[in-house]
Amino acid sequence: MDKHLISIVGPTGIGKTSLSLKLASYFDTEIISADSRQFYKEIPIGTAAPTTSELSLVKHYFIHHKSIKDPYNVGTFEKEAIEQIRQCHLLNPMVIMVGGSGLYVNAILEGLDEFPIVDSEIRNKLNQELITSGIEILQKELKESDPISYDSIELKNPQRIIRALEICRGTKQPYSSFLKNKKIQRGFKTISIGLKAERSLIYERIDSRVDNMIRNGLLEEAKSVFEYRTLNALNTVGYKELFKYFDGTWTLELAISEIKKNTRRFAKRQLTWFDKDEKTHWFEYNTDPENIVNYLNKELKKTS
RNA sequence: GGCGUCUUGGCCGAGUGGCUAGGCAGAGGUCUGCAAAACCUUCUACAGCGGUUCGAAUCCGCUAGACGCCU
Repeated sequence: MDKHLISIVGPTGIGKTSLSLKLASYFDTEIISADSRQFYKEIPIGTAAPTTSELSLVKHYFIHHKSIKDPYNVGTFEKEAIEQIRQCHLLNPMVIMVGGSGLYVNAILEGLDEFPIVDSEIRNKLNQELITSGIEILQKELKESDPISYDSIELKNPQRIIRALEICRGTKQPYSSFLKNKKIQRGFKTISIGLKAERSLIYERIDSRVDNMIRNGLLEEAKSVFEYRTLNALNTVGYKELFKYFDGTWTLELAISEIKKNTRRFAKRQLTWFDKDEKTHWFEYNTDPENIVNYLNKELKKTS
């Protein structure tokens, strides 16, 4: 049997975790997580990571394997996850990936081009320059050092410009010269399934899940990492809002309603990402897992 | 009952005769190492009716509603 990766996507709160556990147990396999916030062990509640008991049912990778203090990014994730999938495939022809982060899922399914690692000081310096000199200076530099990127990148988006420039400065070559746009070959086939629901229902589920998080100790969790609030890993829905409550700028009530709002917006952004992939087969969120298993078995036969 | 003030898009809010304020919310979207991030696009409203004027959210009148004061 060929090696397969089953990718499960869908907006936050729709039930990806629960489905993945059922599928993993049915196929007697393991789960690769592609969620850019569930990596961090200090913040399990606000990121809706699988619970301890869920984690004990099925072996998970890339859940709580990092500290918020560790620098981490898609590039490293791609390498580690591909290697992990390879390892898992030695034991089982089928592996499950659950992903909430479009870029991270994409990195596994489509692959990223190879970029040299550049000194992180370059980015620090660029961020500093953004503050002191303004984005126009950076745009101008990009126009000179990489006209191709200048034409394709969103010029008002500082993160994009800075990423391109850090490569330009660090390698003395244009960022765009590293983009091969070649479809990469993985050693496995992918079957993508998505969970969907009506928007109003997704929003309802988000609201009640946030209330549950608060009940389950999100405040304490956020308080415990408050001192690290400037870390990128904590630029995260559920934490950044509570930090504003802790430092007195917001009431708790406002912070909670902002968490709900930002989670809804996050879910929307997930949808625009996942909707793009026309290979994804969509199921209603409450579909009987048995139907999904049937679908998968049928697809497996087709592709084997 | 009398007098006065007010009435701008889902919300806040500027605008006193001609030039689509703006913000928030909502909606849509982008995405190759910060991605639960960052960024982009989008909603043309002036309480109603009538009048003045080449032209009214803006001036005048009436009507309705809100608030305040007086009897």
